[in-house]
This record gives sequence, C-alpha cells and structure tokens, in this order.
Amino acid sequence: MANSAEADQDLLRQQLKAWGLRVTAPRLSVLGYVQQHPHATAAEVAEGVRNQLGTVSTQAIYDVLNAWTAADHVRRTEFAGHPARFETRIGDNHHHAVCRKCGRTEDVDCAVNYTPCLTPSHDWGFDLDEAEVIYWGVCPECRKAEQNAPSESA
Amino acid sequence: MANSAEADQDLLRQQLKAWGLRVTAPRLSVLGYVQQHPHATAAEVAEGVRNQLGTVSTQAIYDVLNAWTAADHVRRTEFAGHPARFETRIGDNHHHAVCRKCGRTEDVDCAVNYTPCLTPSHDWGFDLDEAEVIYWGVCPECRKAEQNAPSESA
DNA sequence: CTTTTTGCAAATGATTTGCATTAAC
DNA sequence: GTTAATGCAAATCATTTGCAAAAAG
Repeated sequence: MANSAEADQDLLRQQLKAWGLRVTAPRLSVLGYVQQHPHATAAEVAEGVRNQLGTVSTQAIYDVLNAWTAADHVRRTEFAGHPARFETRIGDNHHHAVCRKCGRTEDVDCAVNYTPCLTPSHDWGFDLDEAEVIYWGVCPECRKAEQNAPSESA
Repeated sequence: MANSAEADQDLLRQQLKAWGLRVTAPRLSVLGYVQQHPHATAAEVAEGVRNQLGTVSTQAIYDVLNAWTAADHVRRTEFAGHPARFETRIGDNHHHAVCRKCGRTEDVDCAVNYTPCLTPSHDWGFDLDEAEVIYWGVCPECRKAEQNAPSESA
C-alpha cells in the first residue's frame, strides 16, 4: 500500500511539473483527490485534502482549481442549484446526468455521434463553441429517500 | 396606446385569476414584464417593475417568481456564472443559446426532433425527466466589444 | 533571491428565511 | 375577517479579492 501510494505521489508530482506548475503538498493532494473523485465540488475537495493534510485554506483550493481550469487541465461544470464541480476528463466534451436533489453528477457519452445535437436550428449570430447537454433527473439514492419520506408527490 | 395598455392589464389580470392567484399590482407588473422580456433575471424584472410601479421589494419579485416557477407557470433556467433567468414559454422543453460574457439568452428549438438528444447512452439508474441543451458562445455585441478592447485572445 | 502559493479576513452577488404589516378575496 | 402578499432586515452559500507570510525553484 505504502509503495503504491508513493508511486502515485510521484505520478502526480510529474504531472504537475509537466504542466509547468509548482509542486506543493496542497496541489498534489487536490490533484489526487480530483482524479479519484470526478465531479467533486470545491467543498468536497477541501474536505478530502484536509483529511489528508490537516489544515488547508478553502481559498487555496479555489486558487488551484481556478488556475487549472483556466489552463484547461480540469473542466469546471456548474448546474443550476448546485455548487460547481470539477473533473479531469477533458477535451471530449462529454455530457452529464445530474440529480436534481443531491447534485450527484455522472458522465454520459453522447448517444448520437455528436453533430446533430451540436447544431442549433438558429444561432442568433452567436459565436457558438460548445453544446452542453444536461440530463436532469433523480439518482437512485434520492429516489429511495423520497419513497421513505414522501414530501410533495403524495 | 392607453386603451391597449388597459386591455393588456385586463389580460394579465384574467391570467392571474385563471391561475388561482391573487391580483396585485406587483404581480400584474411582474407577469407583464416577464412576458415581454423572456429570459429576464430577477434583478431585471425588479428594475422593470420599479420603473412601472415605483417601490417594490426585491423579495416580492423572488416570491412571485418562485411561486410561479413551482406552479409551472414560468420556467426558471440558470446557467453557470449568471443569475437565473425566467421565461413564460413552457411545456415545450426548448433549448438555449447563452453568451458566456453577458449571459444573454435566446431560445433555440431542437434541430433534431427531440428523441436522439434526449436519450442518454447510459442513465446510471437515474430517473431522468429532462434533457437540457445549452449552446455556449459569445453574442454579437460582446464579440464586437472584444474586438475593440481585446484582453486575452491577442 | 524571486516568484508563485498559501492563509486569513473581508467583500460580493444571488437568493432565502422570518416576521410583522397590509391588502385581496 | 381570513388568508395570502408584501416589505424589511438579517442570514446563507458559493465564490472572489486583497494583502501579508511562507515556501518552491
């Protein structure tokens, strides 16, 4: 376990260097956490990093995440009513299924081979660069919770 | 002009009654504004209503908008980095083109006749009820502004 | 050493909550 | 007269900004 953990650390270290970024404990931890927890929120990352390192400021998390987002090393996705989420799977513009209740987010590859969905019927003169698809619903866990404690849909 | 304005007022009044809601000056004004300005933000609605009525609290706006959203009389859409927007065109699950810079939002009918885009390759056991498509880009106005004062893309 | 990162505190922006007051039905 | 709507203030949540202290290269 210890060996593979160290090997992982080295991999992360190399990745950061490859990105031309400084290697710091918080950054290593953030990178490791995000890679192992795709679609984590900043708060979740912060918690994960604190579990590993002790004290790390929330701003350090935002700083790192924002820097990497700007540099296109992570993708930031934000869905109505939920805090932003970060993932390292980038460059393929995949889509997401999102739980309305808890915000749980999962990857969804486009069923059709891109083009039709990406082409709007009318572009309003906009310079469009991305078609984002969000599949809204309720995840299994929240559905189960609803059944136990029904609130609205009697 | 006065006559048609009065007629409009009457229409709004009837609509509110049909919804089983009380008719108040703020509500009439909010409804009128939203119908004439699709994709308005709460702040924009508040400004529009204040121009018409004088003083109206921001919370009254939110109260009305939230109530109507819950009752499915208006649709609320929220896009990353921009305040929520409200529209009265509901029930047809149309999509939106959104400007990354200013948040300007325009309606886009689905090019393909629904089904393909709505069917994810894998649903993760989610109970999906909606596929939202967001066409991200830059609106003509912001593109022009960019050209005059280029900041990042030299 | 020089520059980037971090930490802390305070600010911002959108939105919600609670409660007393007021107006609609 | 009830009940629903409004106004106002304070609270919340995610996120950003500014600046000084610490660490990386």
